[in-house]
Amino acid sequence: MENVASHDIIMNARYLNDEQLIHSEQLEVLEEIFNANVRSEEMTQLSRHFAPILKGNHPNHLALWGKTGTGKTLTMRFFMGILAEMCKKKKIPLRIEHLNLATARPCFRALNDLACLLNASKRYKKGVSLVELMYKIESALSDFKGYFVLFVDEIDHVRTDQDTFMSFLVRRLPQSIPGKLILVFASNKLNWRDNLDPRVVSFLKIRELLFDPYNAVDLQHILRIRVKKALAPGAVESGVIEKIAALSSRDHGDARQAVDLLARSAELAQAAGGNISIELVDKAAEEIERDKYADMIRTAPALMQAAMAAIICTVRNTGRRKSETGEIYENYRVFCQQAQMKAVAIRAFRESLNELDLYGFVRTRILSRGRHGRVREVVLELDEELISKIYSIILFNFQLRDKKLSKVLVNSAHSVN
DNA sequence: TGTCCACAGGAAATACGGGGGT
DNA sequence: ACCCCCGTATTTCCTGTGGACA
Repeated sequence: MENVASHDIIMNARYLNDEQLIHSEQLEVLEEIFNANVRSEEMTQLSRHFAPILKGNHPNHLALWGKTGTGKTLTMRFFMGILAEMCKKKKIPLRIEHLNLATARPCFRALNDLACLLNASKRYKKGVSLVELMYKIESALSDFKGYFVLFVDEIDHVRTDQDTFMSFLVRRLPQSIPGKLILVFASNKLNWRDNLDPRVVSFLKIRELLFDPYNAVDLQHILRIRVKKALAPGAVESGVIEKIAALSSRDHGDARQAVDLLARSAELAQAAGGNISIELVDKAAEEIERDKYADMIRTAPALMQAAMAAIICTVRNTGRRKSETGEIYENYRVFCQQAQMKAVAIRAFRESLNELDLYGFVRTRILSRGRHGRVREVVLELDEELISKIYSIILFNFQLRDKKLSKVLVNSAHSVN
């Protein structure tokens, strides 16, 4: 395999990160993807579904199912672009909005987001009633009489009182605006409809479209396009694309994560001054995994960080990977004292340990020791390097000096014994 | 066989913090 | 400045429990 000059591997880094692409470039990539017959079946279904618009009829609502990164959003956006074009030619009034509920939020936030999207309201944190937001949304749409396609992305992220939100969209909104509303929901939970108010479901005439995770072949298409656009010719050793596609399709079938892996591998290759090899892909996959944990802890609530720090201290003090709620809580109290923050009660602390379990930082299980009571065992299984990294992130967030704190913690551990 | 440990985890009450209206 | 609202975090109070041990 011939080496290219090291600084030449990444020619156009923007094509390795969708967020950096400007709209026209995004479309360009999308077009190539769709030309490669990836998701063409779904595109056909979409155009069939929306065809009635061109004849002046009113299509049903639509639901797109599929895991994250299966292209629900991209396909829909790409299609909406085409649809907008066609309607423009035929002079059919059409308005399209994309409401992306990327992070979990209560009904209130969701409505607020929608209102903001329609320029009907400013962003509130709290304090304004739901009814008021609904009214603002309706009045923003009160003079539009054409087709209104509202693409609600990640609908299952609406948490508290999803029924209120849904019932507003499905039952109230179509009645209260003059335009013809077509709702498009996207969700990555297949059972999303099951825990919905039956009254809403019965009201909801909906057609469903399922997006399967990308298979390895699709991913290879997607990756090749990126490689061609972003990297120097010959920079990718044979088998690398297949490897990335295989890893990704096995783990998640998520195109974005696959491209991320390609990008990370390319960066490693660039730094090492060589080509992208299969070994580098493995290394990159590992790094991505690590960064995921590091980012999660960095942005986690203070309580969770403190709990994580307490677990790490406990493990270090005892030299065992396993520990129990009680001793961790003791260390947590010390940590709080050192960080000059108020410690929460043990009930809340347990809850945050559960959360750490949920996010995969630790594994916990309940252990019965008969007469010696029941305890929740907490096992820390991350590798040493990652633990250190997490620990220093937490200390940094709390503005603590490593030495000072661990000294205090070690002393306290001695005095407890 | 029953006791009883040392917690788990549910439910309800309360505190908190940001924001609007007046 | 004051009061009220709302969603969320935490506290308080509580009942439940697997199995070693007497």
